[in-house]
Amino acid sequence: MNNMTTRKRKLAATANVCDQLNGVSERCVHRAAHPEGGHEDTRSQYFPVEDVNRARLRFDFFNQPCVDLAKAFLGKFVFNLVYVCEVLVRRQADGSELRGRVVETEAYLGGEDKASHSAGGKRTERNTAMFMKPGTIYVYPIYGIYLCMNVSSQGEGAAVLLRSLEPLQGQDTMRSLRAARRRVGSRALKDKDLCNGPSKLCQALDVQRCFDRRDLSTDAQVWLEADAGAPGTTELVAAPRIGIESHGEWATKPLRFYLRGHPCVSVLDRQAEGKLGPPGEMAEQAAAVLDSR
DNA sequence: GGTGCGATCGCCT
DNA sequence: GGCGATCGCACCG
Repeated sequence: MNNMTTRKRKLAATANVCDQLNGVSERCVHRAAHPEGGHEDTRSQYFPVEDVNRARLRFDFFNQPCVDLAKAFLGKFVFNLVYVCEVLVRRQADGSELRGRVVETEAYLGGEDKASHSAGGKRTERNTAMFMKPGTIYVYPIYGIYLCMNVSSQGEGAAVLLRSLEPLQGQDTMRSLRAARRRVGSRALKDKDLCNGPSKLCQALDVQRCFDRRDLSTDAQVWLEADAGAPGTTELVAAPRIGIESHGEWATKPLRFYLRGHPCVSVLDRQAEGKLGPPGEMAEQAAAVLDSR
């Protein structure tokens, strides 16, 4: 009886959460149905998600300082009751949608941040999107063959790199998209390996170079949603960013953030996690699921 | 599981 | 002309 009461309270609160985040939006109720009209529920196996409300995130969400936005992408509790995570959505030409929950980000502060493409306030044709309004997508090619996706934040030239997602919907399509670059006959990727890296997530969600400078808060093909009601963890690990070793003191600043214990994080930092003390219940549950696979 | 290496090309100096 | 906010694979233990 007490459980029912708690559940009802949670659902009631959920109905208001998305509006709270956006100041009202196109909230909608949905079923956790298979995107291709199929048969199985492909929602997360790590943090099972029940039917909840979703809302597209608008300018007000993106319009916050870079580090705050990098953390906000990883979700939070609202009213100390309902956990809200952020989900990247990609609508394909056939109308089907791919979804992945953000589990790892990096903050690139611009200006003083020597590891940022916009270090020193340097503005070029490539990095123009970093200087555009918060919520603007910055897609750039790296190593000649890959792409990375960022989202501009508050602050001159500041942006957040999306590093890893937990696949929630359209995993089979993601596998196909990822297979294009892999050797024929190689083993199928596990779900947790579909989006565990900045260029992997671009491949898996078919994020293209032409998405550069688009507005996440209005674009028809790619957007961000708040997904309210998902069980989650607030244990964030803050660690040095990846792949910027040559940038002196900025290489060591803890500007990478990820959900502790989440199996889809690209690179674990045991040292940073050690400083947090023993993991909490949610982080341990996730780690246990991973170990069992 | 961890490590080392080659691929490959746009961007900036 | 040099380098990079990466990835996949071979190899080793």
